[in-house]
Amino acid sequence: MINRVVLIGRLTRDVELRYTGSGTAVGQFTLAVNRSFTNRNGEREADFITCVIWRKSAENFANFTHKGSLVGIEGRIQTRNYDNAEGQRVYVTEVVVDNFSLLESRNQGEQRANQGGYQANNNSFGGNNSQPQAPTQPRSQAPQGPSNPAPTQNNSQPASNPNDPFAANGDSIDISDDDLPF
Amino acid sequence: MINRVVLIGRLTRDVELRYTGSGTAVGQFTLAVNRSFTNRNGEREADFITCVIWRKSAENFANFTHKGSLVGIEGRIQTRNYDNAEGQRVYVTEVVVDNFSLLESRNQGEQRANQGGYQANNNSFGGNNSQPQAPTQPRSQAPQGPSNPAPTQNNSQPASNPNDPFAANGDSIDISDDDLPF
Amino acid sequence: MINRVVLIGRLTRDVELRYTGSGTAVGQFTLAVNRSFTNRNGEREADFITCVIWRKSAENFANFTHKGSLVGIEGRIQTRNYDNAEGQRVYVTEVVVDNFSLLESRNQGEQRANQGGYQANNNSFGGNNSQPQAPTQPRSQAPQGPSNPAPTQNNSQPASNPNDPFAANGDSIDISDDDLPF
Amino acid sequence: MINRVVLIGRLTRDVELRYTGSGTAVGQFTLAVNRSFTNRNGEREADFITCVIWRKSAENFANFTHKGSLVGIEGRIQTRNYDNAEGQRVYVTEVVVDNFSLLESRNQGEQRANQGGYQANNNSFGGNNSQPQAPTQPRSQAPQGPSNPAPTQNNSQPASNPNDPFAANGDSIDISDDDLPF
DNA sequence: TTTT
DNA sequence: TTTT
Repeated sequence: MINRVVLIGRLTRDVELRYTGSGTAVGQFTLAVNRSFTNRNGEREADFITCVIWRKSAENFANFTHKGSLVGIEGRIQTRNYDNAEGQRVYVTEVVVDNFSLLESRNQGEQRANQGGYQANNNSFGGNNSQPQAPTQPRSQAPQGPSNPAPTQNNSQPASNPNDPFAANGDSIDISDDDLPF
Repeated sequence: MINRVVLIGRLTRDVELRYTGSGTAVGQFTLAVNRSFTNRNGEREADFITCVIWRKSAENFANFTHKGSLVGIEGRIQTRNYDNAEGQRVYVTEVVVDNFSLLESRNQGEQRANQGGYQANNNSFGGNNSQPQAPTQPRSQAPQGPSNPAPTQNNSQPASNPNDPFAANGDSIDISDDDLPF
Repeated sequence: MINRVVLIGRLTRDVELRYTGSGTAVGQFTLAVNRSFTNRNGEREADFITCVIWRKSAENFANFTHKGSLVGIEGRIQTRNYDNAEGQRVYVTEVVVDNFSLLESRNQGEQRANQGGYQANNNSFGGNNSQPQAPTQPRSQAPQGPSNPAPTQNNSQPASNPNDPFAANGDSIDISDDDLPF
Repeated sequence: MINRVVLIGRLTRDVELRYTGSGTAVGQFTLAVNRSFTNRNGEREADFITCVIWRKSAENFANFTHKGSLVGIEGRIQTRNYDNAEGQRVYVTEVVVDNFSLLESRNQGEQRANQGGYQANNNSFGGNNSQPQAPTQPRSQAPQGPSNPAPTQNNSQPASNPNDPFAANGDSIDISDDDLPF
């Protein structure tokens, strides 16, 4: 059966990159996708779409994007659920990314940063799961391969849920391999 | 910005068709989309994707599908939120459908029903927002136009949420026109 | 960069399955995709879209479809060109398929055949490049693996072009590996 | 039936904007879409995909893009044919665009022009058939409405075909309304 | 040079 | 709980 999504949008934050217990990289981010129409007040709203990306792709994507980056992504819609700490079932709908395209050159990102904003450090390349083009100066150095599952510490999220692989607790990380896309 | 989804799957139930206060038809349904791969136990899982369809399209879609119907749909991912009765913010991710294609002929649906199943009464046509092909014998007669906003009663859902336009309460209906796709 | 196509349509003929010099399977077929609108004469026209599929996927697809089969496919648009026998450059636009979904069960295909038609022998399964579901009774037995590159003879096409990998000449087959999708 | 295409790429030339006999605007352009993989020589190739856009969208798109512009488009694959001057049937496969998104701000386009290249004058907005955002300074002034069907003269193409609506002959224009998307 |  |  067919399940295909294509989005163009901007990252609402830097990618959150983590590692499963067995060392598989997994990135999580939200894409703000502006609607092509305005509401009754003449405002252009956006959809905020949660995305997940796995393995080498996750590391590439995290290294060459940051908050505000304009990207194109391809993937599939995934639904899953888990029981939270209060014993309630939580339903999640997200996009599992299997191809992406960075739509701003390094220069453009930096220029935006200088004009407006925040620190920019991206690079323009079309990437997919296996063959990114030669990047220059990644944002941060990720662990080399799955053999060194050093979880990214992330304390910027408020509370945390030990059952949600993406509820950052800034503590021990526990992403089950059951969440792997295959 | 681009936001495009294409799905092929089966309805988990009959479409829930309602009307906004101003008489606009709105249908809600869940599509079960089988994954193209199996999990570590060799089982083929499915994603259960909530979809929304509006206006004449909603009525056409509701009239010519039923639980189990195989359909192709096109749309966009929408995110929205509302505060529930307990004062908690609830986040919703769903697909707003703007084109669909019925993938089973009437005969096939009936045949499935006779062999297995449930009452079948669909028809094969490719539809989109404006030009369905001549159907024969709709499943039920929808109100003619937006002038008669008779809500479909539906008590089959467990609890209900007065603030979620799609939390069926089988009582008074209150879908705001703010949920209209434009 | 993003290049994504999703189609639902019917095969205008059986898949033409061949093998490159190095034994890679390649299938070619045309999908008739009915438009969702009618022309000024009230007729529903179709687009006839040339598709290519490679390797094990090609063999699976060929074995479980036939003329008239309803399928969903995913892929990318590819353009290429070659010089024909008359020394003219020929431009080709086609869809390279990387995932497909069969939308008719075996029963349905046979039923169509009995009612109308032609010999039916398909099977319902969702397939993609690597993991087709257990099929029953393929249409024909393909060579086992790339080690035995027995080309499918096909004399049903009129003329032939030694430079077009898909201009069937019913003679020696000469598909260059340059046409491989990677 | 479903027929959906999403592309991100760059215009190989400025859009060719013309008008049918009845004054409907129609734009034609080719999108260069880089592949996400390299060939056996390590080179990244591109697909060159012919696109068509109609009506107000065509005028908006033509006014705010130019050779080299990075754009995202959505549409459907269309096939058609015509008989050329030599009496041969010519088959055309192209994408009919129904939504687009400009992926470079005006600044970026101008910066590219200053650094490398060509005159830049675009603007960043997401457009679709009906609601472009306020643009500033279009590239050229298109005729106001369908009442003044002044064809764009374009002699940059080599030969020409009086039967192909898109074979620019720089002479009299003759695009049939039969080519309208509905 | 086409499918249902 | 958000991007430009």
